[in-house]
Amino acid sequence: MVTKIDNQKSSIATATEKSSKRTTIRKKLSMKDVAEAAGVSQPTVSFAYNRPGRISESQRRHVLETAERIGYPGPNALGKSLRSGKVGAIGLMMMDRLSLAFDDPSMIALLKGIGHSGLFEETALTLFPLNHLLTASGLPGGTDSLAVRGLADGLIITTLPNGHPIITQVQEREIPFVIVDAPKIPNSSFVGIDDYEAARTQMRHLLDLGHRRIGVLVDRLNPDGQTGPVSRQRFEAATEALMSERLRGYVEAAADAGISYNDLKIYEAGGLGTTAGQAAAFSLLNSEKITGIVATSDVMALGCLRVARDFSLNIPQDLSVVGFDDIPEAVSAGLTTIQQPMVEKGVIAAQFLRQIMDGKHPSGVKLVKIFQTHLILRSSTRHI
Amino acid sequence: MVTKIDNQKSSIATATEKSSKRTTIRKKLSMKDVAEAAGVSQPTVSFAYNRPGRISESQRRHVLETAERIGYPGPNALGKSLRSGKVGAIGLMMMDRLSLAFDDPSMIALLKGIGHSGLFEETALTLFPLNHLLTASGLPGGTDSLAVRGLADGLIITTLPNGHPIITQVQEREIPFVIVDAPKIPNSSFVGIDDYEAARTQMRHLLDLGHRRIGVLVDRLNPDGQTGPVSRQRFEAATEALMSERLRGYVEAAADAGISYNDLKIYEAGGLGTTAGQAAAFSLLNSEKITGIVATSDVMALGCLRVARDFSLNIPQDLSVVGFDDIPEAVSAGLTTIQQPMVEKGVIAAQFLRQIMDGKHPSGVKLVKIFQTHLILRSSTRHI
DNA sequence: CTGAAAGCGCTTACAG
DNA sequence: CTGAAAGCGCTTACAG
Repeated sequence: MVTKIDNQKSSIATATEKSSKRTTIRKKLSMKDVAEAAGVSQPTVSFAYNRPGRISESQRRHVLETAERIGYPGPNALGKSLRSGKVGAIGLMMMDRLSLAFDDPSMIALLKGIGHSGLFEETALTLFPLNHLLTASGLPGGTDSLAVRGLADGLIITTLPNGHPIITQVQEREIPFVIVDAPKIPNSSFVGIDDYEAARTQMRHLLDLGHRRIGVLVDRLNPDGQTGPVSRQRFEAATEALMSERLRGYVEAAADAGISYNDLKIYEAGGLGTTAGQAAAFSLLNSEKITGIVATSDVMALGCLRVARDFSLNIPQDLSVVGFDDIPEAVSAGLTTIQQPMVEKGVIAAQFLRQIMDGKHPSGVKLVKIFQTHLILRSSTRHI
Repeated sequence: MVTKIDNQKSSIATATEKSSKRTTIRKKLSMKDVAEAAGVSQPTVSFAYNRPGRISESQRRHVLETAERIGYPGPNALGKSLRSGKVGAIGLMMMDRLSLAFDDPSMIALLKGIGHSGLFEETALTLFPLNHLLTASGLPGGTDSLAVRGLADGLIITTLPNGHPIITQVQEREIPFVIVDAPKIPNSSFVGIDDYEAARTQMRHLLDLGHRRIGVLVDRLNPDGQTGPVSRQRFEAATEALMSERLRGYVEAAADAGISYNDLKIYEAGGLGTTAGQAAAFSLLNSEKITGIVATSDVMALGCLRVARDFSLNIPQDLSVVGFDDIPEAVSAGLTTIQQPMVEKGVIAAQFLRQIMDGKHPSGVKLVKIFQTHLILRSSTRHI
């Protein structure tokens, strides 16, 4: 039987009778089966795998050969974990759905860093996306995560909103963890930057260039999907620590230059993607007369450059734009931006986690690393 | 106590006495503890979570409230899995170490696709890197993977070398799986392209433009780390199915034009990274008089463009280069290349896996999707 | 060095 | 609708 399932070269084919029969009969092998086949006790099989010194070398070889012969793939990780408390996997916990995680250059860079650390080469890495539904209490939900249910020996947690209940659960479970960027929790190991200061620098750059009518593009202040102009109330109630810190930097730097909150035109994109960024940039440019824009991410800033072209605005003659992150695309786009070491954050987070998991520090000691950031001048900003 | 751990703003700080004491005393909570606190049996607690209809609504609420009150985070995934056989996670199994996976644009695109499918939003996604050590038998090792030990309910397997023993183990364990790109295994669900035909097209393009002295840059034919010119013997013994298929396409297309194997200058980079690619391009350009290069990936091709600049070669006047993949950077680099739908591969792989895991197909039925590829003409190739 | 028992935290039959 | 028992596959004490 061959059934077309679409109009390209695609088909459903039936396997041979033989192979499907074979798989139906076989049962899942356990240490008990190996023990039986080798004529030893089940714990002896366990020792053959995990305690080479505990049994004689000949016995050990006999057991392992028997295991190979009958097709036993080695100790089941679940049984092992349940008893020993260790899984052999670490987790990365993030707010967004899986579908967005890999569109976010920061997330990719973080993953790269964890990989480059070389500390978890033998370890599986599990991605735990949290849903961002709001609970009745107004706080984000998503407490129902496998991450706190024994599926990871340690966690790297990144950009969760303030007050997310999962953090408490992780702490209660005593799962070793390191937070990257947000939220900032007292007495937790943490890797990040000074978002407030970096944002001040970003805003000050435009102010120093003489800009006074400035727009602000912010990714997201709260995972409720809201978009549009940001009221002072919404700003103050923001749960996304990272973005709210940056926004605070903009607002205070502007205030120092005599520009009030309402004079800043602050627009929230409601998401991290290019699409959301472009929509917000469109609203901003469409409704406000501005000469400069600061964005809380390069993705937003690059979306803004694209929209500016649609408005026939020349960059930087008609509009100056400053980004945040310095992702690879920022270079070719000539974007002036704040550089932060995203890959290195991953490396250090992995190192911290490794140290904590290895019990190198008393439980009360927390590791903290704050990276420096730099303003990178390119061609998207100029004197007004 | 505050100890500097480096010369930036980094420190180790001690948590409050109170919090460290609290955590030392508390024990890990299980259903037994909830049952005790709620005055019900342990299975009743289980039913409260998993079988809402099995107990009365008031009982259920009482149990869940008690659980929340004492800080129980919900059923432990390990105990649950051990009994039920389901984990709640799918796995992505790949050959390379974690450190390389996120440097590979194809891998990122595949992950994006899995995410974009929207089918595993509630599921954890575990990355299982396999080590690429060779065993005594000359076959790649890395059989000691958690992937076959119960840590994933289903697997997406990508670009493993032919004959990798883990595939047999996955089949023996009857873990649902879909293979992306390689290896091609009889009767397995598969998502890929026709690598042989795509490579023929790539080579034919240079031939049609009049090139006769052609170099070939191949990522890796065998995970043994070897680099340099590729003998016919090594070509024929290649275990990396993807690359060997492409190479076969080059060799046969060249033969059709009267160019022998030895007239082609074939260089193996030994890895997937930019560094390996640049080194191979350097050797190739340094030792051979050629007018055109085909590469088995855009990463190789882009590395080649960079090296060509160091040799003061103008592209395409002095050298034509054709890539493979059409990664985002290929666009800005003006690279002529073979386009393949990498994100879509991930989407379809996820769909296939979901269907297989849901038992929508009898076990003998395999799903297959072969995507079409296209030659994209840009500015890196021209008539000789 | 080896074996038999206990138990990790659950769910699934099996009785009531 | 509810409870008590069995067992998923292991490792870790505890005896010999």
